[in-house]
Amino acid sequence: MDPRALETLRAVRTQGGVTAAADVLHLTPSAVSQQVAVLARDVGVALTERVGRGLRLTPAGEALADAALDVAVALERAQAACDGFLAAPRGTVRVSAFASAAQLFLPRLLSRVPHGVDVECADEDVAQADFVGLTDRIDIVVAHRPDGAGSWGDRVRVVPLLREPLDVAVPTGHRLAGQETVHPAELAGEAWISVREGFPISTVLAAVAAASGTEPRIVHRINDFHVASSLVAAGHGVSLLPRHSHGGGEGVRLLPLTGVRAGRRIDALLRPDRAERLVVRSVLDELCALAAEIDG
Amino acid sequence: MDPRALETLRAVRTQGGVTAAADVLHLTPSAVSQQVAVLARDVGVALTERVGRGLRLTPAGEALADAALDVAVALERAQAACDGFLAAPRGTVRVSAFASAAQLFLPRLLSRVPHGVDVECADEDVAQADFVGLTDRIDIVVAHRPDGAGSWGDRVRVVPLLREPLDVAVPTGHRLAGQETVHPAELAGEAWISVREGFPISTVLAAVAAASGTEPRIVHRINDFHVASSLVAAGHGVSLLPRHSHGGGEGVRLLPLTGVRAGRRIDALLRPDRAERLVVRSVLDELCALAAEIDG
DNA sequence: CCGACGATGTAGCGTGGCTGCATGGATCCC
DNA sequence: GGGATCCATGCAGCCACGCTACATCGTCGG
Repeated sequence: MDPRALETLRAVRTQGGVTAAADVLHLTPSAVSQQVAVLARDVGVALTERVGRGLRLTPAGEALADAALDVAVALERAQAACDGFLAAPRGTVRVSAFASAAQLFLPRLLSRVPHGVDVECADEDVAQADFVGLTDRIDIVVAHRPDGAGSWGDRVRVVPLLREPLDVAVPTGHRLAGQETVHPAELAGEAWISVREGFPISTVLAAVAAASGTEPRIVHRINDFHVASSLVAAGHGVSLLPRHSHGGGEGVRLLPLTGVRAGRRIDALLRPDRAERLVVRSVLDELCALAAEIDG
Repeated sequence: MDPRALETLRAVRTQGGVTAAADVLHLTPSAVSQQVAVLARDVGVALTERVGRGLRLTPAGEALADAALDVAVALERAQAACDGFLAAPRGTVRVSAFASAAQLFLPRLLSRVPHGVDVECADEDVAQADFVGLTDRIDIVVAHRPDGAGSWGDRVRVVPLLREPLDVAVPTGHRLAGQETVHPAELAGEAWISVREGFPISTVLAAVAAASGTEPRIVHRINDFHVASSLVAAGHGVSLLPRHSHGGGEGVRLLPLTGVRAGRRIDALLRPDRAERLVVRSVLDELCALAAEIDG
């Protein structure tokens, strides 16, 4: 019952395959396959079953993968118990954030981390369903989800950072630009600039449009808010942009929505075992404090 | 952070030394020493310190050993999670009991265990302080302690099996043999047959004697209740014997004590990680049921 | 002061796990 | 429908890690 093999099994589950698991574990697919084979032989139950050209975990495999998480947590706790006797937390922490949050958080986070702690940043913008998978490669994943969307599941630790309202961005010359707020009904017929399918904000737009009673007319799908903002400024449509992290832009006016609650939640996602590491905790604490500052 | 090394560290603590730990782990002292050395190098803190010609754990070592227990528990839970998908629990369980409990429990326990489960019995009669250490070698340790004695510590799981009154054993020709019960005051001046220093019942005798107001006159120290019973029968003294497991004897009469609560508790001691094993649980359940039968 | 005990280094061997490559299915797409 | 592709899995070979055996050093008892 090798913890490394258990970790490998978990990776196979979360990454959805041997090859993908091998990727995050920095191993060859062969090694991964052998590890789960040995594991299955040890416990005497099949842990995986072929499905198509891939595989999935059997119920026993699922149960073992769940238990593997507790093993990993216990091991990290053991490590932390010793690190507590050292002077200060040291080590490197990998942090990722989707583009706009990266701009909002990462520069200020980097200037806050104490000496001896290395923070490796990355901007990872993935579809909603893929944020959790990132936690295998990255210690702290800053992710976002629309208000009221389902949670991230019970296999990751979720630390809420911020709730950010989504405003309607219109060009300064727009017929609505003079208003202080805007109601969904006033937006019927507008040309919308949304994000790619599956990305967090797209469902919010659908909800806003539903409140206006009409199907939204989406003319562009742009993930980068800077680009979207520029397109809005140039009069190519209106868009939903986050109030704090829209990336700023000339020629654009943000109008808070009334009559409908539109916003996104920004959460930090961590694997429970990684969350036990003292270095990770220290960086996470800074991130939370930073979020509190921004919110306040 | 190898779980095997963590287990080794725990063994060094409970067994009180490298050599003793190597013994229960079936390793050479050199291997044990190397494992803790590597572990200490990994975490960057000294885990042990020399004291005399032996060693003891540093505070960090203690903390890590505590955490190691949780790791072991998590690993066994993982194993159990898979075993739950197998038909029935299989494997071998080592059970030990002190002599009189061995006679009381083991024969009936062996005839109760389900097929596929091997129970390896041993009669281990050790001093009170050494019962806990046995759990490193043996899955279920049946131990006893006097009423009101301190607990076994928080590093072992304790399952109470039975409370057994201790009666005064007198020869059938004794002046008190005709009575139904006996009071401590009536026992002043008697010659006592006790057990070796440090063994569970000796403190109870001290308590009984204290109730009679006199120092007990101990003329023999016999651990085996059969031998003690024979000596009583032959008129060489009186003794405190457990009501159910005294081993039977001709020419001896057991008188319940009044005015003082004299008894011993019989507990099953398990390492928390071993307690997670399904086979162990099944045997333990049988043992509890057996104890309930005897008690009732 | 010598003998015994207990922990710790060192050399050498064996085993276990990983890489690289080849194989066997299953799916996609033209 | 058939070739190309992707994915998991066997197999040989190599490397490294951990154990044993033996030697050494320090400490306690007689």
